[in-house]
Amino acid sequence: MNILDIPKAYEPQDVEEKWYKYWEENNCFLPSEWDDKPCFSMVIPPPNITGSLHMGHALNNTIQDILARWKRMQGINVLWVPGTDHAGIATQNVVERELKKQGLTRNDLGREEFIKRVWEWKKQYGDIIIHQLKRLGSSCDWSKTRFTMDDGLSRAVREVFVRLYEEGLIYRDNYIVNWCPRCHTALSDIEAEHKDINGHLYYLRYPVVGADLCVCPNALEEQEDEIHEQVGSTPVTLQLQDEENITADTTNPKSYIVVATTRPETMLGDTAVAVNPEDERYRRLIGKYVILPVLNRRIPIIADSFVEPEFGTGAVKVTPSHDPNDFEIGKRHNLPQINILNPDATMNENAGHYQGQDRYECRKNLIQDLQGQGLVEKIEEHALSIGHCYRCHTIVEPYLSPQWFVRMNNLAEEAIKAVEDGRVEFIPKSWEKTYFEWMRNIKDWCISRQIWWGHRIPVWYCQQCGKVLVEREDPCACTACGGELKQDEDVLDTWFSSALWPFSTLGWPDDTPDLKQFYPTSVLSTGFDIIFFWVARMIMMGLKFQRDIPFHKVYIHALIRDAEGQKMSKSKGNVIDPLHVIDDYGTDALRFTLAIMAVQGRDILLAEERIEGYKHFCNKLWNAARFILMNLDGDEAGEQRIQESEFRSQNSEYREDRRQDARGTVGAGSKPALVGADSKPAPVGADSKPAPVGADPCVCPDKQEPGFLQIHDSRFEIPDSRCVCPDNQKEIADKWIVSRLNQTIEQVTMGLEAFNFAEASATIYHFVWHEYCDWYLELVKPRLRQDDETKKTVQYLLATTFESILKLLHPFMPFITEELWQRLPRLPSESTIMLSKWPKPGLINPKAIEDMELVMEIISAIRNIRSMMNILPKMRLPIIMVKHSLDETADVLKSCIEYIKRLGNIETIVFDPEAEKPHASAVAVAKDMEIYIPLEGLIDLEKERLRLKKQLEEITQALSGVQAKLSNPGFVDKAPQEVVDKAKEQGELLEAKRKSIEQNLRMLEL
RNA sequence: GGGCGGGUAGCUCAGCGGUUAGAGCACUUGCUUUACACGCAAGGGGUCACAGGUUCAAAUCCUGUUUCGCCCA
Repeated sequence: MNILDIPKAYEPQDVEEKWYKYWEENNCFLPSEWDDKPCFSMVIPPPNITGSLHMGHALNNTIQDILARWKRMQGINVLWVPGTDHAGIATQNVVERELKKQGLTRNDLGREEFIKRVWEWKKQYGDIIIHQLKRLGSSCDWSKTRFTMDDGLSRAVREVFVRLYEEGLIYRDNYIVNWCPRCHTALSDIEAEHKDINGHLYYLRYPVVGADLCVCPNALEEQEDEIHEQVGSTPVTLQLQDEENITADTTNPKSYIVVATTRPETMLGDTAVAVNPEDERYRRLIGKYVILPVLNRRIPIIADSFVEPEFGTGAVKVTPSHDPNDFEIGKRHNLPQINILNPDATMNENAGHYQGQDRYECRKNLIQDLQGQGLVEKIEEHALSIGHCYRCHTIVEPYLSPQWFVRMNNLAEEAIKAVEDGRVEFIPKSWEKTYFEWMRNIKDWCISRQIWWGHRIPVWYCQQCGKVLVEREDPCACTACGGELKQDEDVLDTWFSSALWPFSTLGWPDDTPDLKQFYPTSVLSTGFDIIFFWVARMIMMGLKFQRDIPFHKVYIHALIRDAEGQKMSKSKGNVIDPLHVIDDYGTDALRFTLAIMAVQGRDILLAEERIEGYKHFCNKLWNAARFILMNLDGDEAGEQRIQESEFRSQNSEYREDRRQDARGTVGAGSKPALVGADSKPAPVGADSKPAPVGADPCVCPDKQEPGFLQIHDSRFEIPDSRCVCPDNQKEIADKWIVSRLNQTIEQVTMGLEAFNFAEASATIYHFVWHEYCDWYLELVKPRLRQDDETKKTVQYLLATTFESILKLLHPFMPFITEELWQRLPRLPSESTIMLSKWPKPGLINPKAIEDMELVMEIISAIRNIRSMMNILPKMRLPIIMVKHSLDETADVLKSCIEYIKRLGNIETIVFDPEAEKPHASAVAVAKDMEIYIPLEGLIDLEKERLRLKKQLEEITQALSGVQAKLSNPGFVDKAPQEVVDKAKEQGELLEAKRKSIEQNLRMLEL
């Protein structure tokens, strides 16, 4: 392929599809079958089959893919298991909605037919999100894709249920649960999201039987006054209507007791009124009765220390069937439980003449009726927090019903220990607090759901003898009497199966090789919002059934919000669709944006401009590659730097073998191909002609030879492998860029190890753009037009350094890096960058870095002067003069004279320790040097004066800071020696600079 | 009510004891420089929320205030 065919700008579309297909077809995502290799495994947080890819998925899967690709390149055996979650309530809702369009309900179809329809829906739409993950570049082992309702996982669920039941950890009980009247099912405590709403506090009067016994002490009256005062001028006290139906003597406060409630309609289910036993105001009423208005039921006044005397009136109505606290009080006092609601939250037959009314309609009517009877003392505005269904946002109703529960105490205890002793580590660590907080206050987990889509509870009831069977295999008849069986109608909470995900996906309950090799998994990456729902439960279940933690590390990623900090939601219309972003900017730009913004413990505010910015970065990289390829003279450079027979590192052997594992095709002794500068996918490990040998510009005869390898990149460490450039062929810029590359390799690797994706990506970004492109590529240009030897050294350095850059970027930007890497001349034993070797940092030459920094400082200073004096870039300055006091620094400059000439656009540079500043010249000061730039006819003296003044100001300010430090005896005595030395050195440097600028400034003012 | 996290450039964020506090975007000026205008060069812009304290040294640690957000009750 001709280099000139490379488009001028990066066009992601074709590239992405091509390489993803290539990776998949060549089984690059599969782990090796070996079990003695170090392993790295992850299970994907299974997305809902109802969902489509949103930014949260994009972030989380980018993070996981970065880890997977990086580890794979380190030669580690990586397994990333994908899959989906059946999402019981959500999926059932979706299918029911579909049915509704046809005028049908699930009851019209019947359970069996309805489930069939859900499976059909799943077949059609359930894998959409999986395909979307592929566009993101996710390198999951798709051959292991699982679904929480597939046979294997269903078997795991059944096994777990039966075992827990047999151990007495699962039980069935009548209990107050959060009931969603729209989804018609119970929800666990955490599925009820509490939201603040503005409600009312209703003060109701319950007439006391035998009013003469009623005492309403002053304390209560005083408190009432307080309430009125607090409410101020806006008490919402409704007017009494007619007084005909009043059954209590409203003129006599002693004839009734006032209870406060936020849900007045529940009074229809009241079976007591409770007061605190210590409450003097009510002490004499305990044991008496009140008449429940409307229903005229006689109910007792009881004492229970749960009642807070300070809340409301200090007397509360007790509705054991419709409030969790009242339920407990009811149990303590043996109160009857009266259910007043139907499952759809309409009033049932126990609600008297309100039967059939919706709960809120009933509330309205009831209050009106009570007001009619003078039984409403007052109504206050009251902010309260109410549970809403996390799926449909309907207000949930506490509802008494028979449900299945998992006993949590012991399971939680073990799971707490696992985090306490560090077997499971949260990153960032602060989330462990959240985890502990919940786990230490955990309540039993309600696992039954009154829906049809899900794992049906494996419990059968004998219709004849009433025996309860809990079975792994569906039974046909009662084991005791042979009677007919009926299976429990309920299904399990979806999270019940998700809790088993890390081991059920690996084949549990069978003892599979996968389980042996990959459990516990290495990392779980997820959002903080499901620490309770999922993470905690996985830890409990893993410890219980695998007797080991499910993962070593939990990486909690940030939540993505829009640029204004709002949570993205369809209803707000502020959603940024990752697929649109991919269409507009490319996958790599999106991934890089997410990675660089993925700072720990912070929300990510995503604005589209950011993504655009990183698309520009892709383009920068693309053009750097174009430049390099244009200057490599086609295939030649690649061929010359590769000697196939010598390049068989351990790593590449491993690659060979893993491919054989995966496909069993590559024959022993087949020679890997040398692939030239063409980006057409070649089959992995395919045969082709061996690489030509020789024509190496810098063949290393003996890697031990002194003078070699003083600076080198990671590739040269591979035994017997590489040609290297002898140091005498390298310039300072070469040594500098290789050193900086090595530092970058180190930092990126360390960043990834610490899950610091932002730092890792920012480091490589800065290196590529602002060092490699801005400086190195510019500095190298003249040498590419010189003699063959020089040119080949540069070509070699360009090719090797750029390859390392591509590798460092690959986990973040898989597509563009593969495309460019394939175009570069490369190692024949590596046929995809995905499976190439992650760079290792080589030696770093601090002197080269220091020298280059001085050179860059001087070039910048010259450019600054040029710019200030409005000297056009294309205008070449005839001469500059360098006055120096140290030979050392002058030597550095002399060796870099071409750099300064080129990037400063200067004809001649003269070194002279005795130089005198020419008339009408500008000056730059660096280290011990003054650099004079004669600008006869060009200089604006006023501008030069201002320029120097500003510099002087900056330096003086810095200097005074340093001097203050040094003149502080405390600092000199107590600070570490190196800090003091550094300050001294800096002080001297600044002082010299100040003097020299001052002097030049004086000359200008003369 | 309890807990957690945040307030650093116009915006979004790094930095979390030791150079003159950084980046991206935005802004200003100049530039068709044979990789790139999705670019190059130069530049402007900050009492690091506030008040105390610890320290030789605080954006960074501690205390308090204020303010924003989240979680739990």
